[in-house]
Amino acid sequence: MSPHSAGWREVSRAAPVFAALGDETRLALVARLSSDGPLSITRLTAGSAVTRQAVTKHLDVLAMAGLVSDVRRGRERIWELELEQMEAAGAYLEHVSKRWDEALDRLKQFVEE
Amino acid sequence: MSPHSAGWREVSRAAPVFAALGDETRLALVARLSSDGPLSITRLTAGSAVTRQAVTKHLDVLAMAGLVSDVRRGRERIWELELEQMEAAGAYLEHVSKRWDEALDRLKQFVEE
DNA sequence: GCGTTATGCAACTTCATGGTTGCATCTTAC
DNA sequence: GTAAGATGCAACCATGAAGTTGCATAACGC
Repeated sequence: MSPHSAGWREVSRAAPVFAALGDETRLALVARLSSDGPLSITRLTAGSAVTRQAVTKHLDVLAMAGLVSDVRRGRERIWELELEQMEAAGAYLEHVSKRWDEALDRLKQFVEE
Repeated sequence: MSPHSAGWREVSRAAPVFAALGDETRLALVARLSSDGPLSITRLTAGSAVTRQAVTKHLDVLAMAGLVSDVRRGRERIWELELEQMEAAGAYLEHVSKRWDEALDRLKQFVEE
């Protein structure tokens, strides 16, 4: 696809979301939140293999992609999932799959003619 | 999540797929294939911003993640999408979303009691 | 056979990412 | 008000990923 054709914007929006999910530590954080609900940085760190600082960085990356958001509660910072972007990513995958099927249909049609 | 709790294997399977999709160039290749059908490396390179070698590397990454596969046809190598992994990724996203909703329900229940 | 086209291989550069440690700051609980 | 707990900030290191260039090889077309 050329950088100027239709669909480019979709790609450049979806990529950062997938990139954010494409790290085991981050995906584990997402999994942890999804099963246990909103959690503080310290609680997320306990149960992760890495440092609190590393967890903080990963949460920042997820936040940049719009996958999580945080709320201050006293001295702690509570993180929770933000499903919008995840649903958008899922929709994108479905879209790609559907177009692929159509492309194969066109190809089959072409071969048969 | 601890590295030994349930769900860890899912995470370590899903992460590489998302990682493969988390690059604009690669996602553009996927988009191109999905709209135009199976294509050779040269054809994929025309319409991409980068070198043929770069495209080849990206296709290799996508192949490692099980997202594409190739077939030789004479002197060219034809690449096509492999939807299985993409559908698995979509299913994973749905799973996470569902568990998050349930976690919020439990939380609400807990607060009300 | 020979030029052209399509791809493969390898070395190399650059830069972002994941991770760490050390110290500062801010809340909260007594 | 003071100690302990939760987080913020910054410097630093190591590795891998993305991209390039240059050359080698293999398959067509005529």
